[in-house]
Amino acid sequence: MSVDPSAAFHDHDHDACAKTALAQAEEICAAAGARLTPVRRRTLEILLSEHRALGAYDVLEQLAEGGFGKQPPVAYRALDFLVEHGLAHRIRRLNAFTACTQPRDAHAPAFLICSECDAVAEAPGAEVRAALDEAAQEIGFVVARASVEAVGLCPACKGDGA
Amino acid sequence: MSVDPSAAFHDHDHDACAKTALAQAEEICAAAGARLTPVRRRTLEILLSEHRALGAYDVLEQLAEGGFGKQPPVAYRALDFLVEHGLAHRIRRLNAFTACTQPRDAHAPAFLICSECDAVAEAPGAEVRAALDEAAQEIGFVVARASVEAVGLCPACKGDGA
DNA sequence: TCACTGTACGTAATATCATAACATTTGAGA
DNA sequence: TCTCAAATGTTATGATATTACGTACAGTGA
Repeated sequence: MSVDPSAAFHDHDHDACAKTALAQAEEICAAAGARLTPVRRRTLEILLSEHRALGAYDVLEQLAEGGFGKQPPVAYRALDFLVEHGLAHRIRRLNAFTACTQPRDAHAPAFLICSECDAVAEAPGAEVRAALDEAAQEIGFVVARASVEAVGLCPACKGDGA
Repeated sequence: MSVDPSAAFHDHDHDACAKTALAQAEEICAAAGARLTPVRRRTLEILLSEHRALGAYDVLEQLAEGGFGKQPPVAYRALDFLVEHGLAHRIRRLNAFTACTQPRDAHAPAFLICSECDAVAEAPGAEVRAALDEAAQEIGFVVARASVEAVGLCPACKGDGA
């Protein structure tokens, strides 16, 4: 299951894209013996509804509209669960979260954040990670987890992606 | 002027290391027509006093001890100034700031954060950045600014750096 | 010298993001 | 059914960051 990493930046059948991701999430949770409960599922749906990063409080608000709890921990717990299971990512630069567009692929994503339209895409980051590992190794540092986040212009916003 | 990027992770003449950085900062500001005022200078000294990232409120506290203002904007403004002029970096993963160990070199630093001792080193990130640019280019994204941050173990903490 | 101007600094108030602690509910298995 | 652990909910608070506004001060030109 390989997804076009630039989907976030151009028109696509987003309903299908979200539906696929949800179905994958079900499978992944089942395989891991984890429970994709209603709040968690709904949280993922909310994230999937846009290729943007949403703040925890944005998510919370939408959860509350759906009858779930109104307090921050409700959102943070669900988001933490999703991140833990690789179904979402935390974008530190934005203090926000985004659905993972290629769950199950063990991946080292590099996030590309468009400063114009706020879209966030997950680029394949294997090469980046390899370069990072090498740079670290040269000074004897062992990388456990890395976050690579770039701000710039997406194809559409820089004008040649239409 | 090339500095051992792993200095953060082992013993070195830290006084000299900080003094050099301050002297460079003076020059850089002079060249840019920017004013390294007392608060800004003191803020840089505070950051330079350790190879760790300090939170804005930590910095603020130390500034206040030195007779400067006690309100958050005092620290944030000075820190923003330093970041803008390449004299410090913001570590998003830690919501914190660290002095730049190689100002003036136009560099694309990759930050290595030791999860044991909290030291932060700036590894040369040119290769990493190149890999990122390439990955981005493949989907038509143009990177303006990137942050590469890794958490892991420094040589000393993983046991072979003593 | 003096008014003007822009930058920097100080403070109050508030917005935004995140977690600790504890009570209650739910669901799977003994 | 009973029990335990996981999940959910709430209150309260902590940590990080910004807006808005007033004051001081250095440099410039009349």
